[in-house]
This record gives sequence, structure tokens and C-alpha cells, in this order.
Amino acid sequence: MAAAEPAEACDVFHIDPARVAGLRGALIAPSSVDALAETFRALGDPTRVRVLDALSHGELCVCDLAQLIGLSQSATSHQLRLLRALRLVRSRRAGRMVFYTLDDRHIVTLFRQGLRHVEEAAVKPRRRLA
Amino acid sequence: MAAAEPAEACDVFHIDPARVAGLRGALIAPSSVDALAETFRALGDPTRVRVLDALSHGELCVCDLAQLIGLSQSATSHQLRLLRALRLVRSRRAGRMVFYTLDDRHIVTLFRQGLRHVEEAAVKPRRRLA
DNA sequence: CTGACATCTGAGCGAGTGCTCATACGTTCA
DNA sequence: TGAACGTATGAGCACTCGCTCAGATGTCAG
Repeated sequence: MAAAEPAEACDVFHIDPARVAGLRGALIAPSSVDALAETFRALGDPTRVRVLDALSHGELCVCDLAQLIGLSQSATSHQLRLLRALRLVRSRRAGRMVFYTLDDRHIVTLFRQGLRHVEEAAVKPRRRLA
Repeated sequence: MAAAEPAEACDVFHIDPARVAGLRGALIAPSSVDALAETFRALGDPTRVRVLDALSHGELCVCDLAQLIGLSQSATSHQLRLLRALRLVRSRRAGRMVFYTLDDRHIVTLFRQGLRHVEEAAVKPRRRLA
């Protein structure tokens, strides 16, 4: 456990070692970290936010969805495939059309919570990167 | 408003036009969409998830944080800069060291909500992309 | 001031992302 | 069966991301 690491950072911990040990155990498990990041990454694109937001109001076919958010049919289909793989949306075929719905209402909650953060952050002045 | 669009998708809406009109008004505003996506994108990376998760348990200096999550000091600093610009973390200098904290407890709520989705999705079998 | 330490920052590279274009697939209708 | 329609998919390209490396900045001890 205490093997020789790259030592890129300082050699020892500056805070209480006991607290560090406690922290190590309290951290989210690696597998959950990756799954969590994967989910958030899916929400981290304006196009997919629009897709999911539109679907949060009810079922839509690919064509209508594409027009609604101003995206090409192909691009919409590609995004839906990704969202479907992540189990964020679900598809249902009806004739030549395919209808999509949200597969998990948790997403709506995440959106609402995220919006709350965004709105609160909008009040304070945003810092610049450079 | 009803100008000639690229017409890449089908020419007309398939669902009730009235419902489409209602949908257009109910969608999240473009500026909010971008801000929301920007926030979620920040959470959509395993490294940043680890950083924020570690900080959710309390203040940490860059050095300790880097060691805790097994990342180089430089990479950690770069990520912290990004998170600071998004107002997700806040810094406090103490001598040569700089301590970081979460700047918004909403993030913790988002994590918890996200984990709930992840855990639920883990039960069902995941679909493949191809 | 000088050296040591903690952190920050810019440049640059390999990997990944989101779009378009062309085309294939599945369904309906004549 | 064949054409039309809605959707899905693969290839390719411009762009972005996250890391490392080298060096700058800021702080403290002697």
C-alpha cells in the first residue's frame, strides 16, 4: 500500500495522516466513479441536454425531435444511440417511426438540481480562466 | 419563425402541431442549456469526480489531494483551475499551501442523485453500443 | 538575497467527441 | 415487387480534452 510512488507531489501528507486514512475509505468506489462520470458526461453536451429536456415532456419520434431542437436527423439518431446505450432513453417502434422516451426519471431530478446550481452561480460574477 | 429550414428531416411534424408549439415554449432556455451542459461536463470526468468527492469530505491542499487521488500535482492544479472557474470549488491560501473546498453543496446532492441512477442502472443489463 | 518548497501556467501531444455525408436497413403502400 | 419514407450506421474530419513536461510565480527559512 505504502509503495514508492512517483513522488511528483510533496513527500508526505500535510494534514493529519489519520484523517487521510479515513478519507481513503470514505471515497466513492472506482467503479462507481467511472459510472458516475459516464452518466454526467452524457449530460455534459448542449445537444444532449436539449434532447433529454425535450423528451422530459413526453414521447417524441426522431424526426420531430430533430426539428424541435434544430439538429439533423443523422446527428439526432447518433445521439439517441448513445443515450440509449447509457439507458437514459428508451425506444419504441411504431410503423416506420421510432418513438423515444426518458428511461429514468432521475434525469429530470438531476436537471432541476443542476439548474438550481446554474441559477445560483449566475448571480455571482463568473471568474475567468486565464 | 416558420421559415424554410434545411428540411433534412421529414417535412412536417408527425405529432399534434399544437403540442409541438407547447413544447417549444416549455423547453429550457438556450443560455440555461449551455450553462447546464457546462456544469455537467465538469462532472463528466472520472478525475474531477474524484477531486470533488474528496473535497466533499472537507478542505484539502493541492498536494494532499493529488496524492489522495493518485494524480500528478500539475494535473491536479489544472483541474482545480477549471473547477474554480466554474465556481465548483474555492481556494484559500495558507502560507505556501493552498487549500480547496467545495463552493456549492448542490454538487454533493448531484453526486448522490447520480449515484442513485448509476446503482439502479447497474441492476439492469447494460446495452452495447454496436 | 538565496535556496527550498508548494503551487500555477503555457505548450504540445495522443485520444476522444460531435458533426456531416453517403448509404444501409426496416416498414408501408401501390 | 418496387418506390417512398423514417431511421440507423460507418467513415472521415475539425475540434476539444486531459495529461505531461518545463519553467514561472509566490512564500518562507537562513
